[in-house]
Amino acid sequence: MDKQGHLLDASPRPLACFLDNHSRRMSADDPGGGRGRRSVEVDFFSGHKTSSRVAGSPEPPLPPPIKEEDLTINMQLLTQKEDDDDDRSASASASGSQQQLQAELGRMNEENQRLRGMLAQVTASYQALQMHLMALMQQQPRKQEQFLNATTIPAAAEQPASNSSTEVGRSSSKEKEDSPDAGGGGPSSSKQALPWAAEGRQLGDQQASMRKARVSVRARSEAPIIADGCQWRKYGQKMAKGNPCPRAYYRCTMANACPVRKQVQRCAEDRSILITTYEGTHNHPLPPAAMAMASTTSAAASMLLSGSMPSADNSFLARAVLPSCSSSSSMATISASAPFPTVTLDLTHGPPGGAAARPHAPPSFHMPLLQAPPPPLPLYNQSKFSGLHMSSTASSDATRPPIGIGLADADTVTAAAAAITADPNFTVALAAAITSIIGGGSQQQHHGQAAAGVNANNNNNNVTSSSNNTATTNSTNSDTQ
DNA sequence: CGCCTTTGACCGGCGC
DNA sequence: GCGCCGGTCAAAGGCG
Repeated sequence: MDKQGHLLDASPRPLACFLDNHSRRMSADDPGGGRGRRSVEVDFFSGHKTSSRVAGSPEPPLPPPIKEEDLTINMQLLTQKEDDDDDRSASASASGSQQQLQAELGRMNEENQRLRGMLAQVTASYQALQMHLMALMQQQPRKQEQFLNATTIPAAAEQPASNSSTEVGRSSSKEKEDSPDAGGGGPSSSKQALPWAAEGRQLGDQQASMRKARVSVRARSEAPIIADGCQWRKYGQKMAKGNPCPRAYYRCTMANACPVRKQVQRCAEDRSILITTYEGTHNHPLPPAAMAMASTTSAAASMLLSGSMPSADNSFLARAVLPSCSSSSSMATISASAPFPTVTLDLTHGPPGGAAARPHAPPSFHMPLLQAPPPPLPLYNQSKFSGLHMSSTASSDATRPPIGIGLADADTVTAAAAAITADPNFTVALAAAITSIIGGGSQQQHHGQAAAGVNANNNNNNVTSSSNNTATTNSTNSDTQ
């Protein structure tokens, strides 16, 4: 509840919040640290420096935050430019041109005010629509929940966070399936904590398939791993059939019995694409940096399994992420042929060029979300804000006046929007926010709890990975990386 | 010393 | 029953 409120609260002023947060966090360059080796990884969310920065590749210069004054100045400059043209034609009458200038200025100011009003109206309409959407989306999971409650024993739906490990299996009917959560973990119990591998196929019913729901994130990245804010420990690596790249297995180590696993593998067709598959839900509070991905995965899986994602339109989630990309290829797809129901969030439809276009840039995602021209501002790789900060700092920025984007000319707005949406933190966090709203499932209980319990000072929750990444460590695999 | 990755072995499911 | 395959375990070694 709080989370939805957070997200909605933050939504009407995304530009203001992100620009503000970004400009703030770009200066807060946490040396990071913690023990462990330096790794090359994609920093998906964190507002802190990770070890992903390649040595010798300095951080791009920080773009100045866009301020309302700047935008206003641009308008005034434009006005003056137009007035210059008028001056040439009106050079005969100096006093008349002065009056004409002032009249023009007044007219532009009026238009300014009118645009402000339009912006306010659009914002209000946006809020109303979002509220309406949320209300509609909340009704559907409720119906689904009623159905599940009628057919199964409600297990984890109303339980505290420590028991909410089943990603979308809150309707789990078998108590033994909760053993991964309630169990003490460790090697002796690890065999029981394999809900997707060992037990799943035996169940054979719908709950089993729900339990095994996966969320796969495809992202274009040269980095070997996604820094999604959680701590992961690699426990295995296998050569998967049909893919020369090895598949690495990670488990969450932020809590003893956290059942969350993830698999990381490079795409066989395009090795610049990193495929990260998440399974399970964290049974512990998450740092803000981890909440975005956790919300994304759990909400996407919830959406998939609750049937709220229209089967006829697999790009629904993509449209939910950003309406501006509704015309692009689908970014959220459902894999029906997979052994487990899988939601794939495809973040690889980036602008042409990708990493090759910016060889100086550190490893980064290339987000496809905004089909906009390349931002004139430096790309915010390793940016210092994350979408989680959006939710965590939105309340503190609630009193800030919205930035005057309505005052800016179209190019300025486009540039600012492109620069913002070029940041993977923003886009993925936005996806998380929207999918959380739409999914609305039980996960929000402990996600929200994490949001309430942890603020933005997350400094040590990166993925820790060896510099020998999953692709290079396998001696049998010589053609990765 | 503790935590991590590596990597071969092991286990269970599935298809033939 | 056998082999394949995906997933996991756990011993060994590395690193700070």
